[in-house]
Amino acid sequence: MTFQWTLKSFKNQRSDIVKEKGSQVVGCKIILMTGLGGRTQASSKSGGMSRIQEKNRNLILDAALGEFSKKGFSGATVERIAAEAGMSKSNLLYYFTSKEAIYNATLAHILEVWLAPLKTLDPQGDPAKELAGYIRQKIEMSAKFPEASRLFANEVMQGAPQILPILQTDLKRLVEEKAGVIDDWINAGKLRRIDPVHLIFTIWATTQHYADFSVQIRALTGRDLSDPEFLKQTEDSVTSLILNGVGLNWPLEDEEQG
Amino acid sequence: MTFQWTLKSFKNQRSDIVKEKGSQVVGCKIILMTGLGGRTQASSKSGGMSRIQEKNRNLILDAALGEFSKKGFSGATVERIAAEAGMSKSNLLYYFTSKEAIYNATLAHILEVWLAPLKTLDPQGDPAKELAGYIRQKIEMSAKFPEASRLFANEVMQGAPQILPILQTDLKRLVEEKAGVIDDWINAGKLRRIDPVHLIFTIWATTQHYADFSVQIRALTGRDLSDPEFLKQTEDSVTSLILNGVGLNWPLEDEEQG
DNA sequence: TTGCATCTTGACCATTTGGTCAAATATCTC
DNA sequence: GAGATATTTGACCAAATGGTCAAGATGCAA
Repeated sequence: MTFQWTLKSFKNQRSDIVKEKGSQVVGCKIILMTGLGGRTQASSKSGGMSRIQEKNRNLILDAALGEFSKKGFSGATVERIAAEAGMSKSNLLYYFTSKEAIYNATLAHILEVWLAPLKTLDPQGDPAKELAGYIRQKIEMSAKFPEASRLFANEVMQGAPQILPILQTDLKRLVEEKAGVIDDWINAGKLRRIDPVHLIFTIWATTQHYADFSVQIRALTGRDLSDPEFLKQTEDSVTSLILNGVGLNWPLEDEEQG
Repeated sequence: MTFQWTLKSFKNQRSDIVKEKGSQVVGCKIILMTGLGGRTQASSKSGGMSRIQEKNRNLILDAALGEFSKKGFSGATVERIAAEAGMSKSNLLYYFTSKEAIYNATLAHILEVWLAPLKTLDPQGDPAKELAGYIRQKIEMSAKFPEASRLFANEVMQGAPQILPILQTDLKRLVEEKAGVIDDWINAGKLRRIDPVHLIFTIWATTQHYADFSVQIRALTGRDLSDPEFLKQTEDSVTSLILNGVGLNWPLEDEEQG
């Protein structure tokens, strides 16, 4: 249940991540296939890619994530990405046909992992535990992958030029499904009546805020999620606020149910 | 208590806005003066500016807000801003010495209004009413000035290159002051013990989310804050979630206290 | 109307930057 | 090790873009 992936090992690990609690794997795969053109074949297993190709593509994607998340699409330059990846611009363009192609590949690279936590929300589970777990996962994501969060935020704020179709289809389906789960909990009297979609938005907003606005948070508090203590504090505050907000007790009284 | 300003009349009205509940006017002015270079003299009253200068500067600032919020600083072009403002690029550069100068002026133009709501949080008031009012104001802002929200978000996400000093000084002071107010409420037993700074962050995050991610929200729900019904729904959901989250009753039982 | 200051613009420039290409250079296969 | 294939790079190009400038147009005060 701990998050140990590093960005370097993103690619190798993410299939495992998705398989955990294997329920929505299909939807997840679909997401990757839809729209974004990068890595037509050999999308997950690096099959058909030479050792050197595999290595360089990963170097590029890592560098690109840093650059795009820091500067946005327009502000990023392929030259800098190439430098960061330790190769010439020409060479980078040997692996990706254009700046936009790098960008799309980077987005695709992330999207899957980024949306994974919501999929783990279990209709059978205890609402308080499930929601608390989801919130914790999302904050953990913001802590470990703030660049991914900012890249995603940037893309959406610019009007989601690349991923709009995915939002409208796959993500929409997923949100509707999980909103249904929450609604069932509500109808079962397990939590206060509240619009589940807004609840999901609130969880997204609060958790991602700490990554996207980390500079502001550091300016105001002197700390950010990279500080373990601040991370815990944030987890507690957000979780207690939201759980109490939906009428659930928090912290959980330790497992007293027989 | 309703928000009727349009962007066109931004400049003329904001002094009034700030004066309402006049407590923090000084801090507010300071904010404008700090750092951002735009409009050295004649900052509020358009004194010393010709009729034509006043008109054109406003045209430019309006156009710039649209362009910068849509494309980010790097993605924006002075040519497009000029076109949108109905003048030639050369002419625009007669009014602002550089792209960066336009950007800073636009930020300054907004910042004051953007931070105003927090200043109205009244230590003497009823906590539930005060917090609900603050949340409502923030959502209203997101509804009326989504571009301003996105501009601000963009700036902060890029590392706040222009406004970092302001965040570290003026905004920090303001947040500390208002966190103190909330803490007093907590110590008076009026609301559940929770970190007030995280509470403020949560309110910012949730309310601004609806502006910054409006494309995603439209993709998922088919609506956004420009729809009055959705606006009301959002206000209710967010307010009830947060107020219940801090242990306050919502909706307010109508004024039963003697 | 005249003369001055303000305003406006097109032509122009320098830089940045995404992308191409042909010529090396390394790697792999036999 | 020869030859084919894959990788790497510097030189180069065209377009986009921020900014300058001199000259012309407009507004305004007397």
